[in-house]
Amino acid sequence: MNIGQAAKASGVSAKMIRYYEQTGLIPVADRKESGYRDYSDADVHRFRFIRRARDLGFSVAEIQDLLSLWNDRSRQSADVKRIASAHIAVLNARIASLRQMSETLQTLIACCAGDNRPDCPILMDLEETSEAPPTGVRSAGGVGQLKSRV
Amino acid sequence: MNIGQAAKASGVSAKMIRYYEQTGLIPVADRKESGYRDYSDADVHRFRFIRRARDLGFSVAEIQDLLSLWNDRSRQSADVKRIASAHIAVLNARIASLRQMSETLQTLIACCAGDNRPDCPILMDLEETSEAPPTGVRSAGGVGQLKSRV
DNA sequence: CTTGACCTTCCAACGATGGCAAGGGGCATT
DNA sequence: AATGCCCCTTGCCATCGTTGGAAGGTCAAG
Repeated sequence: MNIGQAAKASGVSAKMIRYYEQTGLIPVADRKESGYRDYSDADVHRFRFIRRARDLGFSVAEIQDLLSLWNDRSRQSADVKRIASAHIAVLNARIASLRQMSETLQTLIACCAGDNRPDCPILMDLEETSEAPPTGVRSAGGVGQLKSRV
Repeated sequence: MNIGQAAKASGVSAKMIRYYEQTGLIPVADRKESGYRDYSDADVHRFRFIRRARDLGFSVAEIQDLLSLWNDRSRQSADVKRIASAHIAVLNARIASLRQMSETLQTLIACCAGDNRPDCPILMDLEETSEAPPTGVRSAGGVGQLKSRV
């Protein structure tokens, strides 16, 4: 099977298949005489696994771990569960952060007349006119310091 | 004011201030004789605006629009509201996508014994063994095709 | 044999940020 | 004045996952 067919069958683009091979996520593919990569159904199976994991938001590094567990017949499901649990914590943190943003913004939007006048509470909030404290924490109600990847 | 002081006062790192200047988000700064960038309180005010907008998840491109509205005394608040509303829609879409992932994963985790045996419903789901239809939509209950940036 | 669809490799870009390195300025203490 | 230290300057690289393009080789059908 050529890479294009494997891509269609798995839902992983040919570009990404090559990339995954290059980065070591998947083993180097066999080649036909022409130099074309040659894939089996088992390979496609693995690509589908990868795609599904990516759909669930796992990073490539996590997928690497999941793949090796998948291939390990003597694995312990606790290991899989641990990875998944760690990941869900990250997901939930992102959700919380986005929700915070969304709610703040929603409040501001609700206060904005949205007409032809220039006065706008959204811009006023962004100004955060509090000339006050360079000292410590920002004025209450703010969205807070978001360091995490969102 | 030097860039470091402006950075501390605004919460935008010196790196990012230079980056914003380079990409045209902010005007090129005046320089002192020494070659150091020189910032005013008004500049810091603008940096704080930018940082606040980023905290709310606005992209740099959106911030560009917001900034020009901010500087436009004849602006219409409807324009601001439109940008904010579009952004909140994106935020909510991301949230929905992440929630979908989180819930799916939560279900799988709940089904996983998490012991020393290899059997694991999480891996089984990732396999998505349905050899069935390359035809059209994937089997029901899946997390669906997530094209959007999450 | 030609054409078009596919494959190959390599290189670059995105967005926002951090890090490192080499060289110069500014200021306070010897 | 000289030393030391911190800050500034520019520039390049890395991240992370993915997509795009260019330049060229292969395959199968017409």
